[in-house]
Amino acid sequence: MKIAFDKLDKAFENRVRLQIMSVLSVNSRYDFNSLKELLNITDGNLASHLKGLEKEEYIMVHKSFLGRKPNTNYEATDKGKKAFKDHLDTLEQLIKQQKIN
Amino acid sequence: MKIAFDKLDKAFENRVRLQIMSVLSVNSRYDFNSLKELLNITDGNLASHLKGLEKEEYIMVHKSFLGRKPNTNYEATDKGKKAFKDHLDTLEQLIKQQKIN
DNA sequence: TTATTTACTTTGAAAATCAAAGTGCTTTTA
DNA sequence: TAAAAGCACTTTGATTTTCAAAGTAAATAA
Repeated sequence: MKIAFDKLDKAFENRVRLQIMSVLSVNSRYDFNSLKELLNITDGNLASHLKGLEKEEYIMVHKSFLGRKPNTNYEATDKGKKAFKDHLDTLEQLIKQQKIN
Repeated sequence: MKIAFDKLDKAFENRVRLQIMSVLSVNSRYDFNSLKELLNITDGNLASHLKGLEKEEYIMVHKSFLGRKPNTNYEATDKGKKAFKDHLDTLEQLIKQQKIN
């Protein structure tokens, strides 16, 4: 059996983006600062990875106020959830294949 | 439950190196040209990824002759097999975690 | 009014990735 | 026997990716 490596999504190759998608598929929403603390990266770096996922339409942004403070939340889109699932399914096949041998 | 993303091995982040390790954990040995055809990449590109894995001591090289032609074979080391397994185990945990939610 | 917070954008450097060309050696073909 | 081709690279250089740091704007808190 051959594994379709070409089904692996380049957008999820990077560790940070993999983490973001994991968080956003377990939590329906997650805000910028919590994400930044969780991943322990600079805000600029986080912002650019978020932007990358947004460009692919894998996540979307919700801007609101918590009391008087601005609060930006991120949410995985259906497209993003599907793409992430497909990616993990491919990885799962790969893992299974390895276990047989 | 928290997933240890930091256990993901950077050496296996790249698609080509992931494929190489997959092939070398199913096949005890695989030669340069077959690998090149399988992955459908240029020889220079393959060589540099192989070198990267060799530098980590994840694979080793066997040079021999098939008849009169030189033939270079690659084999995963124990260290490489372990590292690859650990990497896949971490990915598996991530996948499981996603399925619960 | 000065400092701080939030959520960025911009900049630039470093690292990663890749194709293409070059290399040295051998073997096959004309 | 000269030329072409195969093998397994190395080198080069361009492009892309990744990241930290600095800059920004708008608002709030001290």
